[in-house]
Amino acid sequence: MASGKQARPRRKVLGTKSSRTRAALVEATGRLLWEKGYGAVTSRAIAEEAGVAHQLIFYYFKTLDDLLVEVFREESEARMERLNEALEAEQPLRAFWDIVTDARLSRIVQEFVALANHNNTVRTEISRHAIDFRARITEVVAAYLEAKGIEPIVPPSMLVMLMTGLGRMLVNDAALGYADGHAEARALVEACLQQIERAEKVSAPSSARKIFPKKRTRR
Amino acid sequence: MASGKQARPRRKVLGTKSSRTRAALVEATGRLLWEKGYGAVTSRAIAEEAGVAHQLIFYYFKTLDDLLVEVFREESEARMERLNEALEAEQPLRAFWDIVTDARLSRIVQEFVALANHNNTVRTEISRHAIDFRARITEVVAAYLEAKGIEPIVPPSMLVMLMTGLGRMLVNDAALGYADGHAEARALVEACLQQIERAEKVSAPSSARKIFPKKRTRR
DNA sequence: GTCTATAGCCCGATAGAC
DNA sequence: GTCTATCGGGCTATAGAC
Repeated sequence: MASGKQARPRRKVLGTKSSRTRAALVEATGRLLWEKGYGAVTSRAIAEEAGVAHQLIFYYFKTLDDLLVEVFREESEARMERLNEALEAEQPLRAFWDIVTDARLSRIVQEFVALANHNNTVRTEISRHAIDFRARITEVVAAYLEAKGIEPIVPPSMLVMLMTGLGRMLVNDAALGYADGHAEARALVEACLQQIERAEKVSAPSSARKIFPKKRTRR
Repeated sequence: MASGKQARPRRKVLGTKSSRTRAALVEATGRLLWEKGYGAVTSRAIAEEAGVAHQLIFYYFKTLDDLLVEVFREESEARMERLNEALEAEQPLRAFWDIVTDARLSRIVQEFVALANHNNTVRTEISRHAIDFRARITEVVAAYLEAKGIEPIVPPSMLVMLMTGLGRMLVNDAALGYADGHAEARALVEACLQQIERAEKVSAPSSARKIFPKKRTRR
């Protein structure tokens, strides 16, 4: 890391987006990031993981940072897709919890956050993703609880924050080989989820039985 | 980063712990870590920050990793000291919240966690600190709430986890320039803290008015 | 599209003069 | 204790052959 000059923009024809080699490079970078941390992500290491000459990276990407950003983009797109599937799932809150405690996803996000500390492009990208993700899940959770007729102790946005913070902590702790109190925490979340899932809409002035209305004004 | 061979142990006389230069190196490393992230922490950068020749680092530390570990040790000791002061403070829960949302401390811890992903010595050190810190604060919070006669909705250990997770998230988000809902989150925590602080011990069979008994069996 | 060769830089760490 | 000189090597990125 941190060696060599930062690339000044230089016009060059890059490889096509549909290339299998390009996809292999992106995939190898993600795996490396997940397994070894961003300090281990170098052009040579990535190429070895993908089974090609390291210089080939610069045929497909202007700079290493561009490759990293591409990896983040694909990861966060997948995360968003998973979240949007949760929208249509019966239990979006549980699906959200699964995403937020997914060790692989969280670890990658964590690596990118660390990377962002000294990489503006990555920071911008992460920031955008974080905003989109939180806004989307908050919207879904609010609608879900409203449809269930549940008035939570804290507003939906806070519920999302608490779950995000707790979930991230569980994953981070686990990565450090530390899991005191984790079983209790997970059990408590599980109990809350079940309680919510069992609930039926009580005050039902609306005629629609659809759980997730297409559009709804925010509270 | 990641360059050169990892140092095989080699007997050498190191500089004294009391040296001002040594302290300056530790301090410069912490500052660099906080300002630029661990990717920017190189022997040459540290030395420049401290105003000495970079080779001097290896007079005081066997390896760069040793210096990093020393920085972490001093930072976490300071954190623990602050926590222990909270034990004697009137409002330990608030003091804990202040520590956990301290941007500088959290950022440094975050950098070290990222570092730990590919550095066993650092991981061990962090893990030990995390365990000590959580155990200590949980003990204090439990005693505090019991002295106040408050039965929280969740057990003290969960309260500590939720606050840690939320606090860390607020700090991380802020580092990304993202603060949606932060004001509400902080206000909610503030309201809870005030409610707890205003409470007086209700069921008081004990004769002692002391808020923090020296020893008490855990619930 | 993929390779080899190479430029040019920064790295951690050691040796040894003062 | 602090410095200069230096080793051996890894890094990003480019050039150009095939």
